[in-house]
Amino acid sequence: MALDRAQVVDAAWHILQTYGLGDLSMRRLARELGVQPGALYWHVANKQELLAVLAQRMVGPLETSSIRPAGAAGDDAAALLLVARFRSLVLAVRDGADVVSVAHALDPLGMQPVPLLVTALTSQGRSPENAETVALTLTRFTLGSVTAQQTRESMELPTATMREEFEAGVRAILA
Amino acid sequence: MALDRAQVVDAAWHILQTYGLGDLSMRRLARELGVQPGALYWHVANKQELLAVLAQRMVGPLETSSIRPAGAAGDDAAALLLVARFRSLVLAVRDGADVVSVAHALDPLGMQPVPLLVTALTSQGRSPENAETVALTLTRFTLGSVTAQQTRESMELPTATMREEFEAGVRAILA
DNA sequence: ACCTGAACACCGTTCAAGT
DNA sequence: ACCTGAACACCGTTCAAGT
Repeated sequence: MALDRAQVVDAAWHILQTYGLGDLSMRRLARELGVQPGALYWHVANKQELLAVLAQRMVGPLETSSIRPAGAAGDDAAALLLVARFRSLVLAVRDGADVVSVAHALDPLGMQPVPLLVTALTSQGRSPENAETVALTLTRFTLGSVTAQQTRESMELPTATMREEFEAGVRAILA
Repeated sequence: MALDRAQVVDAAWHILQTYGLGDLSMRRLARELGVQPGALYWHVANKQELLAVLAQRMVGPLETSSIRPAGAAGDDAAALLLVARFRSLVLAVRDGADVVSVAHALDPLGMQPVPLLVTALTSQGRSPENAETVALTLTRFTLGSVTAQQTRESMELPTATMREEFEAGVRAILA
């Protein structure tokens, strides 16, 4: 019953969701799994690789259940829905924006929600160039917004207006 | 010739610019100043306060030299210039976006460039509500973009397209 | 008023050696 | 193949005691 990679990732996921990035250390993770810190390095290359896997897990749900809203041509409802779901998924994990921001930076056009947004926007009649611009803009704005919100949450400051500010921003970008 | 707060901040500023946030530790800072780590806590409350001061220093130049471009009414040239200068200032300091993002989260409407943008946008005929939305959207998009770029720079990955992506995003938001 | 010395409770990563 | 033990080079913060 030796440790395997899935157990390491699952335990890391649990710590991240429950206690946040500040508590997700390799030493804490090892303690939780009942092994020495060095043992983890048999299963993952380093902490950065582990965080990349967690980022993938956060945005994974976007790829399934792509309920295409039957909107009129020229209607950006699909993109609007995608970016709202992306925000929800990242917001639901403590310090999620920090983790996903690194993954996005490493692979801007490959990491979700960018490719799904590009597809949604081109099928609505936008040029590939414009779709890519808007997809990157929406993604980076969303990460900037959620970073701000989660920073405030970690300090127990109010965030009541931030959802509306996000939605108004998305409308401005898609306008 | 006792140490004072200005010397602490200046030394921190130097380390941040030269080596980045990963090297800006209280212990490293103390070593550079030739004191014990505990001595710093006479001059600053904690590391977070120090980073807030550094964020202010980064965006400080925005407030002077507000060369108002004599554009036609309805022209967003002033906002465009402001956000471009904001990006340059943050981009010029290693990990600048991480530091400024926290300061923005703590005081979204008070931290620059937001108040300057609101002024520029309202004087161009936008409503206060719309000006605030656009100012926050531009600021959070810029922080998201620079975070991505500086993450790539720290890993020595190419960033050739990122300036154009930023400018296209700004145009989409102001459109 | 300002700083040292020393401690407390931690980090990520490596690697010889064990099983 | 997988893990331990032990080390290396670090963290932020506190606080009695010194000057």
